[in-house]
Amino acid sequence: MSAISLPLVSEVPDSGMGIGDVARLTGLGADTLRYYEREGLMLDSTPRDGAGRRRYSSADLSWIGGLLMLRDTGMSVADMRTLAELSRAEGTERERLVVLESHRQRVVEELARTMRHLEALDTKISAYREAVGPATREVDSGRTER
Amino acid sequence: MSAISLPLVSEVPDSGMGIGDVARLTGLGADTLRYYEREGLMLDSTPRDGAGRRRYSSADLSWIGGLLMLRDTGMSVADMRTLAELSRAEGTERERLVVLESHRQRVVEELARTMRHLEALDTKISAYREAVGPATREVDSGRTER
DNA sequence: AGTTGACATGGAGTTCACTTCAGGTCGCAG
DNA sequence: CTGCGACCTGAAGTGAACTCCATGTCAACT
Repeated sequence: MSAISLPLVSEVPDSGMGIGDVARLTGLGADTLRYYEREGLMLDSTPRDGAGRRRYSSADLSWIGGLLMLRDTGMSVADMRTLAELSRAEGTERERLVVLESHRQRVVEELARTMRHLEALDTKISAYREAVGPATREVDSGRTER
Repeated sequence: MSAISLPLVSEVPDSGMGIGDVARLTGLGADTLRYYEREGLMLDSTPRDGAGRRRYSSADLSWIGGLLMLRDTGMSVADMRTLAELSRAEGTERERLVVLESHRQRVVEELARTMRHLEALDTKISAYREAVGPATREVDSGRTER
């Protein structure tokens, strides 16, 4: 649900943006953003303004974009934390690469499996169409939207 | 994890098979099978032998195969229950078809989204390979501290 | 000055899909 | 007959990832 292409961090003011704006932009919910920070998923504790409120920079935004990409490909919070920890330490590029590559491997496998299952699903659907279709000869655009 | 092609229900004896065997065959765990039954995911309460133990028929096996296909494409237990309920009632073929088709729709979208994210992941990996690769010419034996 | 709305914190609560547990029943090998 | 292992039930527990709540602080309007 929710396509997260992160509209290219359109102009984050130098003062940064508030958590509400980031929530709206990422679709993440302010609670979730705070939760992610608590869980050590951010590169560093988000800087605060005078009143103690978080101010996200465009760098934060693109990091979050990366998190979303990882999450939506099924990476666990624990693994994202690992990656964040590595990214906080210098000279860990190789390790990060290992994490990303093994994640990629899992994603590809998952993708393949889902596609196989989709075929099975299609077969089942065809069977139903066969059984029911004779009267259903109208719907077929692939859009079962309302 | 776990490819579930259900080795074509190879010869289920007329007496049916025990829950342990089904577990081994489906990779599902006896507890999960009982849980699914409790949740109303089976077509009917699995018949029991004299001692009250479940005996799965080959029909049960293939139904379970269907459940696995649905589950692995991300269908919730609640939706699988809905489908089971419909399948228990006669003349609901059209409704079942609707459920399956809208599920298919979601699967296809999810698939597309994951593929987009995979590309982003690949881009990120390439960047890391670029940054790290030049030195990656040999197997990194020791720990790269600092 | 007062009200409003966004944001803060620590902690509790929720949802989902299982998984484990405690205690009991059978069928069969020895 | 005695174990042993497989199975049974109802209920409680688990882990992941949020999500909500009570209470409190500020900044900015009107």
